[in-house]
Amino acid sequence: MKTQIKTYFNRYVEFSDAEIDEIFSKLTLKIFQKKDYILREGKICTNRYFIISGLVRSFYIDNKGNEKITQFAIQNWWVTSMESFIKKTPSAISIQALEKTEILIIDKDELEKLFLSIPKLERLFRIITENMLIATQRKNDIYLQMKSKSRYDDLINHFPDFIQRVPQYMIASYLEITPEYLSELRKS
Amino acid sequence: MKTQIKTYFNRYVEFSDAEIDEIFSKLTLKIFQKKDYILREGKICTNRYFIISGLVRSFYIDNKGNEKITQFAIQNWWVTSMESFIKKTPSAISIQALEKTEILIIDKDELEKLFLSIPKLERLFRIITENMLIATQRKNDIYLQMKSKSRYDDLINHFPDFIQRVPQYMIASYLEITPEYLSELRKS
DNA sequence: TGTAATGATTAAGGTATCTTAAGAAATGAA
DNA sequence: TTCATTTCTTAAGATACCTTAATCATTACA
Repeated sequence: MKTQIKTYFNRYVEFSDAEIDEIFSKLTLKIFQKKDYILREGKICTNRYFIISGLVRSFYIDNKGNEKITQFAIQNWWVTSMESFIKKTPSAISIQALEKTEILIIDKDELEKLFLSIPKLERLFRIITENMLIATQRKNDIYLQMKSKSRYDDLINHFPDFIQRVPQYMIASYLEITPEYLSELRKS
Repeated sequence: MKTQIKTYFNRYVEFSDAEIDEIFSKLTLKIFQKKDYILREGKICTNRYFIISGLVRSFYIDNKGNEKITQFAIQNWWVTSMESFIKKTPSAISIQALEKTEILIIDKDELEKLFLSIPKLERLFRIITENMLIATQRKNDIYLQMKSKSRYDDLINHFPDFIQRVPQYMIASYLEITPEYLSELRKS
């Protein structure tokens, strides 16, 4: 698991073993079972979560009471409620495990201390955030541009295993369509 | 103008005058007239642009040949083609001045050198990127959740002056609807 | 000042997607 | 294995938004 972190970190910035050790000592491993909540709406999110294995979703409840999934995340992805984490406001989203999921947790204060002692870590997080921004922008563009059918095709091309691991109605929620309509689309 | 930069930078991280001077010496001021392109689609974007005054838009051409506006930006906002800047790939978007616009330009290589000599600057950019991510996520959520009418109302509440400074059809493009339909909405 | 170019509105008909409701299929618990 | 719960499908009617095309209003420029 330390290897997994190290490999992942060194993909972007080179860290020494000592630095990895220091960072690793601040991380807490926690195992969530299927349906467990990693973060609940309304709570202030003071952590970043790094997924070692498993699958989680982020979602919020819209004004009609429907769950809207904004993100799925698997191994080697970071999740958090960014707005809550940065602004210390109650989170609009919940994060929930869809399978048994191993997660490394880093606390905001610890992270900021580490940024001061290991500036390269701040660089890593700058880069990670840039990549998240690019991904978010791309999702935006794709979703605004494409019709639902193309979005679905796009999803099964890029993440074929999601279709296996996630119920249809969650896929529909992520694609921003109703399960009924997705069912319709799948026929054609 | 240096004051403007300093005030803006110090909003997030405290810099000494000497640091501001060093950063400022790497910035290039350029004035763009209305309709001038700051960045053209297809070019690799090697800069970040900080708007001192004026108004710009980012947009791309969709597969039907229509311009899709992804962002408006005014004073104290950063713009770039993030994907192109990070990955050194041809930019999918163009950036164009909608009014006479003063812009401070920073080159990618210079910026990375500055990150090494002034780690606090890297912190500033981490924070800026986090804020951009939050804004982008919020735009996503709002746009996926709200009907067009609410999006329009939301826009005129948050940025009433845009309506004055930007033609209707660009507002429509930003809201992801046709100008005809926006016209319809405005009646009610 | 007049004319061309640009931007905004209106209206008719079409399509994508939603809502509701019911039934079918799959999954999980006892 | 059976029953209850969860998930998926089908279909009819409703609505948001688009397309096209014509007209009207405004701005820019010769």
